[in-house]
Amino acid sequence: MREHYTTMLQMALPHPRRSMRSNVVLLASARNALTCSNCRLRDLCMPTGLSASETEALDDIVHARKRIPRGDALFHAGEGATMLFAIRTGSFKTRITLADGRDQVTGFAMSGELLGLDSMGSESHPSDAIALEDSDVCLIPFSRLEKASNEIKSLRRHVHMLMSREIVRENGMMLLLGSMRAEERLAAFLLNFSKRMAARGFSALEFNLRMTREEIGSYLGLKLETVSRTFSRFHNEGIILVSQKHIQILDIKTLMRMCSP
Amino acid sequence: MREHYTTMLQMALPHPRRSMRSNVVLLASARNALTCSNCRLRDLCMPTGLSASETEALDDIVHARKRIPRGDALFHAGEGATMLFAIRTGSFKTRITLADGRDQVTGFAMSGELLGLDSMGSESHPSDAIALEDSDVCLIPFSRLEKASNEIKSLRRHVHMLMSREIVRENGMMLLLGSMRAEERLAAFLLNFSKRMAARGFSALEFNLRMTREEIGSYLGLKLETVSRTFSRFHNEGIILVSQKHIQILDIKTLMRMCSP
DNA sequence: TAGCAGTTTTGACACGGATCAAACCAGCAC
DNA sequence: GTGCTGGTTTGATCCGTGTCAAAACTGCTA
Repeated sequence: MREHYTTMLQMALPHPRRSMRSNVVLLASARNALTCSNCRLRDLCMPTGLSASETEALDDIVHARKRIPRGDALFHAGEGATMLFAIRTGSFKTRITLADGRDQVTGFAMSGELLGLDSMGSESHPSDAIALEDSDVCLIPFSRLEKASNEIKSLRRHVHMLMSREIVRENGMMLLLGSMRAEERLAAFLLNFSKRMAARGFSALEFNLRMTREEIGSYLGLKLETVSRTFSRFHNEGIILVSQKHIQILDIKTLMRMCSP
Repeated sequence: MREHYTTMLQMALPHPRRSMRSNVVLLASARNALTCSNCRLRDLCMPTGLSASETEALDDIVHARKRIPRGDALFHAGEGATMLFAIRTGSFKTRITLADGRDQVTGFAMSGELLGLDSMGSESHPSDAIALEDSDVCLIPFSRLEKASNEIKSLRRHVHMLMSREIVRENGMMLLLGSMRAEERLAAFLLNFSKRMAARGFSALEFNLRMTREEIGSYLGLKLETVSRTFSRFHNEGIILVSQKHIQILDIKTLMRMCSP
């Protein structure tokens, strides 16, 4: 499945010149080397319905592309924040850490989604972003974004929309963490994942999780044993098929009933 | 305490003409009737260090003022979103509701803070905002904010900063809800409240809570009985004095130790 | 092929907070 | 004053999830 996806993306990305040492691909001078206008994921992270001249202006906001190997950080908490990141392939977890070492996964981001919204307007990143698999990201410096916003009216609104959506998403997580039981949390998690896979053209009912039980647990405010146990129960009740990281949803109706009984 | 505060604000607000029916005070034509430049709370919600001309431009963003009686909604979830709200006096809770009726308090906002950031760029409000006491708010239409942003570069950045701060705040709440025990949650809540009171010139160690035990519990993912019991334990241990809604912090060190042990 | 590390599953038990219930208290209308 | 209402406190008990422990599985490396 992942192979297919990678291939699909590379069709839209005809091998720009790459610097091996830094893993950063600078913008080739050719117009179509690395631009938003020929990106298949554009509708996920950028505004739709732009005019021709606006689309052209949009093409300047991506400064470079960068490959992040699995397990590496895209950015660390405390580092200076100077840009947004759009995920082209792969996926990330974001994580915050308390002074005493306790940490929590605050989100999982997949292709077409932006990272770094929480650092806009502040000096440094409040969170880490760690690649869950080998991933490619587009680098969007704040300076370029700001410049493009002057020319593309809808871009500024789009950034506002993305930020407010993130606030709304976290509101939903607060509700989940504050008032749902383990079973409901896992059901909500699976449905959310399913929906996002579907939005990317993958099967909504069969997929591979990229994160560990512990990461899922941290995200949902549960211990890894509880995540495992609950998956097993779903499995035994015929709601899903679980085999390690491979998930198949058999009875999505029941999952939906669990979230809003 | 509150009386003093109200008086202080009215000094800066010399009775503009008011429409009794709608509770909305339209901007008087006099330059100093209702502007940001003569507002004592400006540093809390608007950018600092503006030039004279920028300050002048800022004065146009507030369209009107509105009084919300205790218990009334400033806005409801689902209503069209056309503006931000800056709290001049009073305080609010924000709340989201699930399809099945379960709801959760997502935040408490006090004077100088903005409401409606989660609706920017979307069609409608995702949450309700309910006044915890009789409150006054400034209405800031998105259209005016956008116009002013064109003239005041730092205003745009400021809005970004406020939104990203809100994301960071909610990240912190996720951590609290996901990995803190009841005692730690209450300690964090009291310290946060204390800090915000101090930022407004009030005592950091003695204040009145405006919300009920149930609302605190909803916010912190606890039942009201647990909130009450934990307050009582703090009281018996000499950490705070509690009498209904009146709180006095006796041992702030211990509270701080509880949050990051 | 064996061995190792990281991850997942499963079991037994403990404990924190939820639930249910009742008493108490403050504010308000009458 | 009395009674009512919404909010708070406190007690007894129960349940869900955490904790501790061990075994099983997967992929990687020697």
